[in-house]
Amino acid sequence: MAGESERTEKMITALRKAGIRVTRQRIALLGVLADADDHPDAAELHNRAKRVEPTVSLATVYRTLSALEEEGVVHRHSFEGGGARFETTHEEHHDHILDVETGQVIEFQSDKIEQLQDEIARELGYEVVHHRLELYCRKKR
Amino acid sequence: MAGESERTEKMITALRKAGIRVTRQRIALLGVLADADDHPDAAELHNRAKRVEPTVSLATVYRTLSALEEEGVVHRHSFEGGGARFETTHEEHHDHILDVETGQVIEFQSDKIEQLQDEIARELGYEVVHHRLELYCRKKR
DNA sequence: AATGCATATGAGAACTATTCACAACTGTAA
DNA sequence: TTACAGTTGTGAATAGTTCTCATATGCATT
Repeated sequence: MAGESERTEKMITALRKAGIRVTRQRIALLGVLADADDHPDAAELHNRAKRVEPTVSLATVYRTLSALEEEGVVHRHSFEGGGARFETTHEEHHDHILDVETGQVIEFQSDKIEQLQDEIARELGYEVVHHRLELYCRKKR
Repeated sequence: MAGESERTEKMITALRKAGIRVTRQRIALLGVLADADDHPDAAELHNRAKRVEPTVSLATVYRTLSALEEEGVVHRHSFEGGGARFETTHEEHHDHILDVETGQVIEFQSDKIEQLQDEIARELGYEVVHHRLELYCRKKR
């Protein structure tokens, strides 16, 4: 229990509260997740975690990510092309712009769009459980 | 060349113009696509097409769908859970509501949301190439 | 510190959706 | 009718993810 970041501590607490055991492998993955400010996929998280704790297997990465997702600590995104990518849940909800040339991911947030979505659903007799909004973009020159 | 629907004829013309051969298997698939008003996946399209032309293979279904997609005749969607689902391109662009309980797909269209998307992208120095907007909803009671 | 046991682990098999390779077949233009 | 490039079905290959199972380990209880 040495120098875990505050963010990591928070995740550990979340796990313990959910009755999920805090193992070496999970601590490694949590640290890596807390440090990531991109949106890495499972293989990339596995690589990063192995540097901290060489015994983590890819299966454990997937298992832990699924558990964290269920606890609401992590979000899973399935952007076009390639596999799922992950990010730690942070305060405000947001959607994503994907640079189709570089693959870069940019976050944005629009209350107006969210409102319009709710309105549209309501008019059709539905309520929005969750949504997915991705803008595949090219840099303007 | 007997009773193909108008819609199917249109697709056949599109194929011929693109130099893509019009085979028995493709005619079967085109007919099935023209008739579908749901959003079937490749396996389902394969099943339906086999009733018309038993020799169609799943590989040909995928190959033809990709060709049609390239010609802009068909759209491919990757909704949450399960594989890609397809629909024939019709006049106006639209997005989708997915009933999380029944799996039903409902189409909707909002100029306002489209506009806001463009605005957001523009402010960040991007232009939208294409987007994906899906509302996962539950029926209100 | 030692114990007990439910949970987690790594390795590799299994699964799902999709694409590929290849030899045989077939539209289509001449 | 011919000729050949495009298309076919089959089965193997791929990619991403989940599962199985025997072993290992966190942690609540002593």
